[in-house]
Amino acid sequence: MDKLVAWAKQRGFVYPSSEIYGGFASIYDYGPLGVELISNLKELWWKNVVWKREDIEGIDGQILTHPKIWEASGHVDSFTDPLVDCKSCKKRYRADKILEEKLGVDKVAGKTLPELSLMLKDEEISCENCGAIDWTDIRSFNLLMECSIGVTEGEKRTVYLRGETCQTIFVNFENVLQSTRQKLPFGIAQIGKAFRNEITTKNFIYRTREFEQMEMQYFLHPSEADEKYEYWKSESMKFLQEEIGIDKENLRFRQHEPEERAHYARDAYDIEYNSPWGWAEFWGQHNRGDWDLKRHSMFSGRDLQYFDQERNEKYIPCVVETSLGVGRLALVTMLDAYHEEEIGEGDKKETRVVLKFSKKVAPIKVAVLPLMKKDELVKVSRQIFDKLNTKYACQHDVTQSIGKRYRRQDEIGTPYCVTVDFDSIEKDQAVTVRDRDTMQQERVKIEELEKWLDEKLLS
RNA sequence: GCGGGUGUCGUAUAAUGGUUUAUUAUAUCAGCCUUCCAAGCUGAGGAUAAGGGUUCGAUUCCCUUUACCCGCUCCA
Repeated sequence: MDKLVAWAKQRGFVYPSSEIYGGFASIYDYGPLGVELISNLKELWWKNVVWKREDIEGIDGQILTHPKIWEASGHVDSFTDPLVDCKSCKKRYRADKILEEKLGVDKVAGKTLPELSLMLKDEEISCENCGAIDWTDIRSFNLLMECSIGVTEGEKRTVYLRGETCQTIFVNFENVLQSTRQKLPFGIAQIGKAFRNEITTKNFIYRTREFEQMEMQYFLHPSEADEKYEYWKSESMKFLQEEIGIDKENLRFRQHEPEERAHYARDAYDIEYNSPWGWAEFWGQHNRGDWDLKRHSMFSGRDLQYFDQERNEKYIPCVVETSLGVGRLALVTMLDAYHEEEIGEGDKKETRVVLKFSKKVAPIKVAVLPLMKKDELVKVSRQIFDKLNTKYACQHDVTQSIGKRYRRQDEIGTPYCVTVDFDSIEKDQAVTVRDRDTMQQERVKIEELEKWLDEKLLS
């Protein structure tokens, strides 16, 4: 993992944010290659989900959102954890959880923080770690990030940066339904940023306070929910293996236990990745039932029922959600692609760092290299570069030995290196194309190069 | 937020309460050389996380802040 962090910074994938001011906790910026990687991942997902299907529409909801949305969604309540510490052994607990264990859910629900504090004392709840009854006051951590809108004091009001993207889908459910002539079942997809005041952040870009989600909410009749839920589960796994190229062995499903499900979920699965710090979830599938639209109906006073012509039935649609973090997908993609290989023999033995990104994911597709820094070679290589870079992200590198430049490209996962040598201009009008994984070379006519690359890269 | 650990060029590192320019490797840049897998030579730029204190003198000792890592907790 440390190797990956160092590599990511050195090669321009991920930088710690605001580094010159001493850094900014758990915020990271994407560098020149990181932004290419991210945009490839997003494009692949979008095409796979929105373009390929008639029954999915895209939207782009905004980050600044009406505070009511978060009351309806349950986040203002359930994203506020009442935390309490044992003064004696310093262990931290969720106050509501330990009270629920003793007293049952009913007695705890709806209580204020001071009431919970009193209950801890009155019921003589002891710390299960050290047995002491010596609690700090209960403090609440609202995970929603606040900001304020308005210039003058009188105008100012608090709004929330959205804590998840899906709520902007739910509040646009009616709009999309009306402007697209979709009928149930159908889905709405979105890629966008969300924000949470996480208590702690962790593992490089794995958990950050600002993060981007790609997700799709599928609206349907309650009777169809289970089937679609299974369908999207298998579609996601297929996407990861076939489009992104993640090793099957490093992926698994894990079903949530009932008690760990979010407040809206009827059933939940995660896709987890076999990371250096253990299995890590990065893609959630939730069967949300009709919770969301029901709540927004309730809080907005708007009737969000759907009239189903075929069934001749009016109902609140159920929602099947598939949702993944862009940063987490990028991290998983980088972890899975990172390889160190021993090459050469005897004294010449050395380690090659190579990122085995799938061709669709690789930030740079082609590197064009003159064999040496000679004007006549550079002239031709630049012509080739100028032609290819209108279609593919390319690099042109003339410095130092050819072997070194191959290694540089290996380290950023470029699938193909095109080398212009003296034969190219004197004899055969052809170039060598070197494959990243096999390091094998193939001679290709310059005029056929683009077609050759198209076949390899677009298939 | 709590507890524990860490912080020296981009990366990996050496050293020291005081001696001129803070070591070395690698990477980067410039030049020379070089006809396909990190070759060589010459040169250049680049660091004691930030602030304060003790001291004649602090990268070194102390304090505060900050960032990262490990746990608690939480999620995509």
